[in-house]
Amino acid sequence: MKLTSKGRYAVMALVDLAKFNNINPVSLRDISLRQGISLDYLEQIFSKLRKKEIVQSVRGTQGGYVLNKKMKEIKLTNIFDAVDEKVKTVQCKKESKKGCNGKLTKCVTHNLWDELESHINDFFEQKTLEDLVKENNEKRV
Amino acid sequence: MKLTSKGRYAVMALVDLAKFNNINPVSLRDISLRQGISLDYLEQIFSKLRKKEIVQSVRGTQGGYVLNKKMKEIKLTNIFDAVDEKVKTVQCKKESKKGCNGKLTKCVTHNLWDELESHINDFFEQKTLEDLVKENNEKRV
DNA sequence: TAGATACTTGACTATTTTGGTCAGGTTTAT
DNA sequence: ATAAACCTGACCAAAATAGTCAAGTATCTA
Repeated sequence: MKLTSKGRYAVMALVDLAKFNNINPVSLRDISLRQGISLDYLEQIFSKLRKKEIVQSVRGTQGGYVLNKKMKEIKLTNIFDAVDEKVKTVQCKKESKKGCNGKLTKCVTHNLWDELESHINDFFEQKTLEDLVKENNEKRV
Repeated sequence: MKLTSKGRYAVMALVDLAKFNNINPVSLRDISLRQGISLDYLEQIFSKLRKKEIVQSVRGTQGGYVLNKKMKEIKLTNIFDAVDEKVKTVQCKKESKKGCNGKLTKCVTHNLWDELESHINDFFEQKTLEDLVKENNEKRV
């Protein structure tokens, strides 16, 4: 099981955006420089975040991105969901021929993964962008 | 983030083994047939389980594998650990040049992944093979 | 209105991981 | 002896990941 860096980048970028989200939109270029994430990759990520209405784009000079919701309302669930960072538990569907449709140990693991998935999702559901920004500020002050 | 099927296979195989672990060792061939997992792959998995002393092997005709501990003492943590199913949170070490060693948003995500990791590990730490076998029996009776 | 800035989109690709297979052993009960 | 079963390591195809590259479009400012 692993967490991909796309999810991490999305979180990093949004925390960065949240911190500089005062008056002007924040350009991806700035985020790219501050966070050391390639501009092209950021564009991909923000395109997805925009589609899920987590951020809003402002075009033109002095343009950039703005948060589209209150920090408190942006859950990690939303972020990960937006960038396709899913909690994929391996399913047994494909191999329905064997091992998982009536044999002795049918679906031993189904319950298990389901439980785990809820467990993880609970965590993501409870953390918001605000929490992260706060934690980050505390660390710095 | 995803859970690989190697971990799932390991769990399936061990539950199977636990259920048939009465008098004789259980051969991988039987497990393979019952669970629909390739014999070759099972051998790889059991080799690892043996190294971590979760199972014991019995060579020769009528040989096979036996649990090396009580079901109650085999935690999911142990199983996943044995087959290299790790909770890998993406680290920032490689890119220490940028984004993660003194800049403004340094390590925003470190705490986050650490927390998540503990959260998941708690879950794995609490589930034992006994729990799974019980659940499985209840379902069947 | 020119031109720079910054968003937008989609195709492409190298690397790594996964989920195995294959071949050739060694050990031991019968 | 011989067959069952463990044991080991090399190998490989497909998928996912982590990006890059190229060619736009929109809009602000001078």
